[in-house]
Amino acid sequence: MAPTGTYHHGDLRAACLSAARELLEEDGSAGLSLRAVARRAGVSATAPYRHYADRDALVSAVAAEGYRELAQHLAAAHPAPSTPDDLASVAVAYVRFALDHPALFRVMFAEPCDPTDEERVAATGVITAYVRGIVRDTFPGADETGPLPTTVWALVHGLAFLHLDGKLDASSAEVVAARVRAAVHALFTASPALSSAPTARTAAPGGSPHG
Amino acid sequence: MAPTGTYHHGDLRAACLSAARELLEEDGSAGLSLRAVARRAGVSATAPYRHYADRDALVSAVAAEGYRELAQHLAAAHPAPSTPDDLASVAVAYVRFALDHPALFRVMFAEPCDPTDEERVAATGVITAYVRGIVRDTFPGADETGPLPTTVWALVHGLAFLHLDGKLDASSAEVVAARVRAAVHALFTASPALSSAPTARTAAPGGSPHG
DNA sequence: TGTACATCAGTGAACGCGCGTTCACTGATGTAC
DNA sequence: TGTACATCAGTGAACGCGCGTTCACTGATGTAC
Repeated sequence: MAPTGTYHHGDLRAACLSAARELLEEDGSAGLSLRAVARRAGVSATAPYRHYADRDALVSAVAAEGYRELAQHLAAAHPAPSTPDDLASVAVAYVRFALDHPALFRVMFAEPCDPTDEERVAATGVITAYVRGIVRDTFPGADETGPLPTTVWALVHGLAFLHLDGKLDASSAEVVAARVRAAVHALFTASPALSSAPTARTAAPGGSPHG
Repeated sequence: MAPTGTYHHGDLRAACLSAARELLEEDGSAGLSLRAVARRAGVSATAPYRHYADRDALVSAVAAEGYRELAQHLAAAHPAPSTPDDLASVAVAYVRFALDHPALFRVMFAEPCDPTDEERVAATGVITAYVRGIVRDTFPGADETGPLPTTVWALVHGLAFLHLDGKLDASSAEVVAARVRAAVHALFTASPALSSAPTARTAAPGGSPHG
């Protein structure tokens, strides 16, 4: 996590990883080149090849790290979610992670990854299982194999990307959080007969898209 | 739409656009360079500059075209949706569009675009208004400014991207459609007390993620 | 403790590549009389 | 109808760039005796 000192003759593998993370936050996905990583790590252009087979391997390692951090971030939002409110908190954490690490989030989700990269596949699986677990705990009676886990994940994931890509206004963290909470609650209260949502009517709607 | 004949001394602007579209479908976003477009259009590398100020202008034009086509595609799925089933059909069309034009879809949504590009901003606005309109017609009594339109859009958008990025199995169009329908219906039937969703229990759940 | 040697992380020059963009140009199209 | 000219779409050479990757290398670290 820290871009700390042990460069040069320390742990170049980790140094590359944090250099990559920095470049990602600064220049977006476009800036993530092996040469730039090497430069940032203060090392010759070819040194990273000692630790990563090629550019893809580095990118996969970054993505895997991102998945691990996302999982931690979600867990930190609520250790054992069991109500719609808890679930909404986790959803807010998910969207916030995306907005706080936009380029990383894109790397994690852009493109089906090489399915032979075990580390990355495993990291994705953790997220899937985690979401399923939350939904199970939040709906003790629900069919765990039913559409609900997918629905919840898709909703939250969609909110993340719409904010990330400027289709929903993300300039205020509070407004974003309120919108996410409202959407999650809407998931449990929507009905054709209803003329307004009974709970958590805190959020503003759409908001300044600019495609 | 057609990569048809009038190249060379015809309408190079349009020729560039369809060349770009072809490259996108073949090589993904990575293949979308001005030089490649020129090559594909059978024209010198600098000819496109007669019609596009720079690479970004071309990309924006492609994205705007994509938005227009998406809007048409949705309208074709159902002219005047007014029930959850209708809405589900439109949702399926949305996800299908993404899966049929993956690179185009990514170009449309990747990155907040230059807000000064009027064509693109307008095209995005059309989608937003369209979604809001559908939700209004589907829930005549609902608060049109409430969280529901955003919730629906985010759910569908999330489903599109999770399939696109290989987090949900997209190898069968039927399974995808069933999953999307189930998710949309879940939106209207989910409840903590429920032990199974009463309608449209057609779909399989998650499905082989590979991050 | 001291020497001989193997290991292996990092070097630096070099490769070929495609890119965006500039510039002065050419040659066809179309208008004015 | 025919000539003179302006317009402007497309040319092609050239620029400088950063990229991924290869290769033979050097020089420090660590082990065996």
